[in-house]
Amino acid sequence: MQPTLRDVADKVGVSAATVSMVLRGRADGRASAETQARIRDTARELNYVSNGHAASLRTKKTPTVGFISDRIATTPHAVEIIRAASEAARTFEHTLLMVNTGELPSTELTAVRELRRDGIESVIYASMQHRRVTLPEGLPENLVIVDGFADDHAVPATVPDEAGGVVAAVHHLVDLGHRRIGFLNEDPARAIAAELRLEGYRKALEERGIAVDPDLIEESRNEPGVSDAGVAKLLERARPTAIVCFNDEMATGVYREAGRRGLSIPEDLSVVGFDNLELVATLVDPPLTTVRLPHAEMGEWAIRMLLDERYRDSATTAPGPVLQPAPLVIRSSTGPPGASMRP
Amino acid sequence: MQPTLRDVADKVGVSAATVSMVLRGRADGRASAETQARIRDTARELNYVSNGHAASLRTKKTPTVGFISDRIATTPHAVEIIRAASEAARTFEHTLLMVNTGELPSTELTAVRELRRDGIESVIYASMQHRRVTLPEGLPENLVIVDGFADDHAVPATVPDEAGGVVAAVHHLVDLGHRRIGFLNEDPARAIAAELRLEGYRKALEERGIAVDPDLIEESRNEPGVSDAGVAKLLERARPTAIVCFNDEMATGVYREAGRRGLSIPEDLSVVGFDNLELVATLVDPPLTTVRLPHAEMGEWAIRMLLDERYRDSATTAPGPVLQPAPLVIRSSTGPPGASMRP
DNA sequence: CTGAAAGCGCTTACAG
DNA sequence: CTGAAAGCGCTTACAG
Repeated sequence: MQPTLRDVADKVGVSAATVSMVLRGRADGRASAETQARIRDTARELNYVSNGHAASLRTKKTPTVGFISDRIATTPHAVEIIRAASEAARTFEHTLLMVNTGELPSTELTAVRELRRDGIESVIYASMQHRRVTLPEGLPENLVIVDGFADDHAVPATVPDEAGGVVAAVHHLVDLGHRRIGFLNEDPARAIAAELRLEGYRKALEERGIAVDPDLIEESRNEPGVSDAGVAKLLERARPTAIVCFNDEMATGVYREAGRRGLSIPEDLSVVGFDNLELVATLVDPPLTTVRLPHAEMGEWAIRMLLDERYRDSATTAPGPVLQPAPLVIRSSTGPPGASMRP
Repeated sequence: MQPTLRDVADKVGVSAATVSMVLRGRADGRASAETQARIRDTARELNYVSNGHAASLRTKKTPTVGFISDRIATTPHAVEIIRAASEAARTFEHTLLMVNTGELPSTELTAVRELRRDGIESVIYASMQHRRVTLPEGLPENLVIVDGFADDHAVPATVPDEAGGVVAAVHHLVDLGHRRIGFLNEDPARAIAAELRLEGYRKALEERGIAVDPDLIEESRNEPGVSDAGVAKLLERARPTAIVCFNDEMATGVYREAGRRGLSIPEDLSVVGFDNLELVATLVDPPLTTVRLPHAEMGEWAIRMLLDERYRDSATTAPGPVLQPAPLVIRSSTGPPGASMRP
């Protein structure tokens, strides 16, 4: 049997009230320093742990944050969100209760019921992909969206700065001397990120005074292991010296096509990915320069918004989701253009 | 304010006891079918959800399984364990409380306290890698280890059938006609799996009546993006027609080295990986034949052992961890030997 | 300053 | 068959 507050109180010879206050550090006037020490010692000695259910029942609070995700928790990409969020939660002495919905409305309902059953009042709704999110009914007030945003923008949300990531990539290439920089995109109809990243591409070129050549923008089907018409077209028609890709998988497609044509990377062609999937980016040859998605930053932001009042209050009131910087990770797939032609 | 049992009882005009029994399906003799229906309707109407803390406090049970992991939850490889475990848990109307310890003894202690605080009586201890595990003190009796085993084998545990996976791979290659099959291993001192997989390699060859040639066994440093002496040596000295690798990353190293030497896969060299990292295995060209780690199966096994008494009782009492089959996933990196020499 | 008491919302053994 | 009562282990407002 687990020892209870009473057990500690009896052993020390004080009331349960006193033990409770002392152990929770709210013993303002209560108990001499000496008694306090004895209480703490006895608790340790008996290996006492407060019963969370009793405490929560009484206070109607629970130190846990709900983490609802469509599929995120089961998606390797975004595991960092979880890691960062649970670490941040620990800072506030909170715990993460994870519920996966698999995007099924029925499981969304059970998820909400589970949270209500446990009296959870703070919830992170995490999407596995930057997208417009339709929240299930019945979620608590203290709510935050990660890697997505609500239809009506009524819920605080954070997303990666997709455009900014591409801007960094393009500037990097321009600074290396590139002028003909291709952009290999996902179908913008299929991903909000595609639209935003393309915007970043345009903006970055304009900022550097380079005209946008439509021939340099191509879409890829992004199917692994399959030769890709988009890449071929881009390479043949527009003859870029560098290509920025919508994601790392596409970048491997470019590697493959470059190999077929006898182009070496980065001597004949610089390549930049997006996502920084470690497994892919460090495994390809040469290792891939790519934009890192700020998963950890988003997870930490979410917890602070939920649990740190001062942080929440000081948070920007600008409309729309908070942008988290997506930094460029420079590896070896980018270099000065035409390097192989030099001696 | 959330409605309570009393609210439902008052509205229907019965006692809280009756409502409780009816809602939990334990209304043996209690209440006519009609009253039962009215109770259920009213509960729905009021959007009543039972207070889990009150219930747990009273019954001293909680429908949640603790999931402690050294780092697993934050490791893309093994996310499947979690997905499968939480789905299986849902079947038993249980929820998963995940705690990451980061392998720090101090956080292991807090983890155990958290579980005790919540009155959790069933725990999965998940390792991120097949290994001998030292369990923290104070874990509950109903305990199970995934992808590892206890020092003294006193706790039920499950691990992948590492040897069996390699046996399947080697048999597949022999059946294709290969006789000179190389094995590129991790340092056995660094991973239990390495030892077991090597055993599988030897066993499979013997089963097919092929002598084990020590020249065909090599160790790789397994550093991504780096040319690898082990691979080169294996290729030069032993001239295998096929290579089985300790993992998928190493397989990409073989791809790279093969490319340098002008060997095509699978025509000149068949390659088999291990782990089935989808991202890697489907992205390389040609897509990689590899052995799948039974993460989902292990996660499900864990939950059934913990929550399904009949399953537990019928479980084998053989010593050592339960082996989960690691099936071969055949893609395009394996084929008959010498295919490129044929017309 | 400290203890006794009430009460959070359930479940269950028991009395009627 | 059903309701009233007790009690799970806390926390807190209150009386002394």
